[in-house]
Amino acid sequence: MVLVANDSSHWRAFDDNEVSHSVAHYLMAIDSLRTSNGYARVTDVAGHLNISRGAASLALSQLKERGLVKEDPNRFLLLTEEGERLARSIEHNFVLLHRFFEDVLGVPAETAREDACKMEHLLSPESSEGLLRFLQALLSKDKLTKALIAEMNGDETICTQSGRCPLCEPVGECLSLTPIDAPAPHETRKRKRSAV
Amino acid sequence: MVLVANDSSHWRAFDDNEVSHSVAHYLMAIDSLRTSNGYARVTDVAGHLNISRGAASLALSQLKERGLVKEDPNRFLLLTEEGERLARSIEHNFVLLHRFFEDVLGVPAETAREDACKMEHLLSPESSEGLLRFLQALLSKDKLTKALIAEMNGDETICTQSGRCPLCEPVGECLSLTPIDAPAPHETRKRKRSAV
DNA sequence: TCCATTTGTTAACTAAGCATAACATCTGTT
DNA sequence: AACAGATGTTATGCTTAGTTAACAAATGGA
Repeated sequence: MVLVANDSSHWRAFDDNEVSHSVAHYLMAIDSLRTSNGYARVTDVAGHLNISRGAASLALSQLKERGLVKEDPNRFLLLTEEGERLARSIEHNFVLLHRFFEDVLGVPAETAREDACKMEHLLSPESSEGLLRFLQALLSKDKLTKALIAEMNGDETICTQSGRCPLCEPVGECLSLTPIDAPAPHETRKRKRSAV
Repeated sequence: MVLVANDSSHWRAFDDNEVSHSVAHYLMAIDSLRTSNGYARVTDVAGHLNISRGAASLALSQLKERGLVKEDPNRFLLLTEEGERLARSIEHNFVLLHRFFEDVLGVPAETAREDACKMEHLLSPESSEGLLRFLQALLSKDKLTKALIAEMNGDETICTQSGRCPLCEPVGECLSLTPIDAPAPHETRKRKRSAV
C-alpha cells in the first residue's frame, strides 16, 4: 500500500490544530450552559464536562489568555467573538458528521454520535463546506437517495475477489477484503546482529 | 442548538481510543518501511516520522510491552499479528476517508490527505464499514454519481433563509448560514459579585 | 584487530491535561 | 456581623509524547 501518506513528517499537524479536543469542549460547554442556564461558571463547566474544578479553572485561565473566553461584569464566563466563532463552527461540524454517519452511512445513533464527537474539531473548512453541500444535494433527491442507500445496505458485494471496481482500482488493492489479509512476507536484508 | 451532545461526560472517549494518533503512525511507519526497504529499525522509524531516536526508542519499547511490536531474530522491528491488524485497519480508513474527501466532496487533494490523516484512527468499525459500502454504491452508479456531485458543486443554494430543507429541519436551524450568525443575547441571571 | 561511525538507550526537561487536596474567597442565611 | 457551605485558585503529582544530550553497544572498514 504505497498511496498511504506515511512518508511525510506532516503527520504531527494533528497536534498543532487551532483547537484541541478538550479546548473544543470547553468552548461548547460555555455555549451550551449559557443557552440552557443563562450563565456559566467554572463549577458549571467542570460539572458539565465531568472534570475537577481545578482542571477547569486552569484550562479556562489559559483560554482567557488566548482570547477565546472572557468574563462579564458579574464574573460569569463568556465566549469572545473568536471563541463564539470557533464553538459554532465545531458544533456545525458535529451536526454534519453526525447526520452523515447516522442517516447516510446507517451507523447506529450512539456510534455516530461518538465518531462525530471525536472528529468535529478536526474537519477542515473545505471538508466541512463540502460535506454541507453534499448532504444538501443528497437529501434533496429523495428517490435517488433511497436507491443509493438501499443499494448500499443490500447484500451484494460490488467488489469481488477479482478486485475490479471503481473504488479499489486506483488504490491497487481490494478494499473489501478484511484489513487482516495476507501477512505479506517481506524480504529481510541480512545484517549481522548478535542476539542481544 | 440543543441536539449537540455536550451534555454527556463521554467526550473523553477521545483519549481512551485503542490507538492514539502517534501510536497509529508508529505502526504504519514500521509497515511502510518494511514494504519499501524490507526492514525497519528504531532509527528508520525516527527518520520516517521526523522525531528523535530517543522518542522513537521509548515509544517502541512501550509498543513492545503492549504486544503490538516485536523484533525478529536479527533485532529488526516487526509488527505482531495484532499490530498488523491495527495498522491495516488504519491504512484502510485513511484510503476511504481520503477518497471520500477528495473524490466525493471535491476537497483539494492536500487538504483531503490532511483531514484523512487526522481522522483515520478515530473512525469506528461501523462507520468504516458504512463508508466502504457507501463509496462502492456511489461509485458503481456513474450517471447518478455525476448528477449528484454536479448538483453539489453547482451554485444553487438549496436551503434558503427560510430554513426549510431536509437537512436543516431536524436540527431546528439552517446549517447553510455561516457558523458566526447572530450572537444570541442570553439572559443573564442577576447575582451579586464584586468586581474582583 | 582497532577504531570511527552508526545505532540504540537512558536521563533530565518541556508541555498539555487531567487528578487531589489545601487554601482563599464569595454568598447567603441566621 | 458571623459563620457554613459553595465557589474559585493554587500546589503537587501523574501520564503521554515530544526534545537534547550523554552514554553504551554494535557495525564494518582500514
